[in-house]
Amino acid sequence: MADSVGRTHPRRVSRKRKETTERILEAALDAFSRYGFRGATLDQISSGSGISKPNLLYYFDSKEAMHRALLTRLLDTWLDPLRAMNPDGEPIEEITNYVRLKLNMARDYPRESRLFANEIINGAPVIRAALEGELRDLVNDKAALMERWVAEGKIAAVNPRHLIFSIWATTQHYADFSAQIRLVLNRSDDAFDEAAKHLDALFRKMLMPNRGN
Amino acid sequence: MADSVGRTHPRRVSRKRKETTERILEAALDAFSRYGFRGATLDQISSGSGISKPNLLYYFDSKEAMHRALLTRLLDTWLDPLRAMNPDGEPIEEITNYVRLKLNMARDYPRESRLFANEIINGAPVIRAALEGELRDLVNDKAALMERWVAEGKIAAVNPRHLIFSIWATTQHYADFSAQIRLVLNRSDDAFDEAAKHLDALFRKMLMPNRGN
DNA sequence: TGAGCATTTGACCATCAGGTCGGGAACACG
DNA sequence: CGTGTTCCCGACCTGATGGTCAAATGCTCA
Repeated sequence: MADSVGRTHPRRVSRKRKETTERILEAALDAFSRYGFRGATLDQISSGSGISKPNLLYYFDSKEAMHRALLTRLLDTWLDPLRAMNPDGEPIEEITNYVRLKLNMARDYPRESRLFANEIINGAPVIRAALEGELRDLVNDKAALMERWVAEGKIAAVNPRHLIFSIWATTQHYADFSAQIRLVLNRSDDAFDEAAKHLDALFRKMLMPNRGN
Repeated sequence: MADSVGRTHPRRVSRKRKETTERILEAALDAFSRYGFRGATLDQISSGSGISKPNLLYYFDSKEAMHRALLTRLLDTWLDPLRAMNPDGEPIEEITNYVRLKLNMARDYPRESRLFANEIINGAPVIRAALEGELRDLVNDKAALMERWVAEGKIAAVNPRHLIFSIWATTQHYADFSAQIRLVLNRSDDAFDEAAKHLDALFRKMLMPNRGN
């Protein structure tokens, strides 16, 4: 608001401040994704980041503020792969490519995935508005695109929204339910490679226009 | 342990005791599935069940004991649909039928689904042993069955374990992420009907043996 | 250098929440 | 009835936890 006088310092947020903020969010992500919002404690975040508890509250107004910061920042990058679906690309490749990107995110950012899952399971109290706005608009947009592809006979008749749900579900499952997957497979190594092959086949078959007729 | 003297009362667990226990577990399920283990409080469960807090602890040794009771009881019914997959049935129908049953469970028992999801996301601290035992055995059994079906040319070549993961993921998604789904679809009504159609097609196509060649 | 702002923390505080206690009501059963 | 057992609860205890505060320690820049 009143950063009108901005002479030398409000310009840049002092590299140090930024670094400390990141350190805090990193530890907070660790805690929240492991134990949920309520289960995580400031003490965990404090010792996880090496920053004293009062100092945590110097950078963020409250535990909730940290949580909110993480979630709002996350949603954006979370939707990037879907945004990247290209209307002018080859339909089946665009969609299976999206599956691959989402699976990679589950592999590379499991904590983020779990943070998100926790939020949704609990009814999305924090990011509800963003879901109703950004997310819905994006999904509507891509659903319309897929409907066009269906009409043009480029892909088989599918319900685009439920197809998107299925893609979210199957890919995020490998992050959110990794504990179960590890226990069932009795190893953690090549699960993602196998998953990639499996999911590619699953959605490719779904989309293949039925030649005969 | 020392119920050796069992003359008249330890025989049956006094209907009333059973009823009260159920009332408690019902309220506990509500609380745990909504807020997670840590997020739920005994006071919530108390007011939700109309049973005073000390009385709760008369029936269960601790909050954790309630949670454990819910989860262990749940796992069993949770696996029933998979157990019901019939080795002598028509393969594709058996599998798509399993999908349908799982989706129905997500629709009819969303709280249970979320309770389970919470447990797994948090690393399955309570039911880890059961997952390594019962669950793994059952999955191995059904995976072997599907491999047979593949070898016999009854279904297309699939990775059975990942197929099962996909079925779990897609069906439970409708319970665990219902908040998101409602927000995206902007209605809650016929989501399950559409989902049923969509998932039936998805897995049916995946399983259809490729005729040509 | 030193005035003034940013950063950091030890010591506290208040509330929440799981769990205990001791006694009383309800009920079985002779 | 009377007595023992089961059931129920108000009051209380205690540790955990989110958050405050005042005072110290840097840092920047004229």
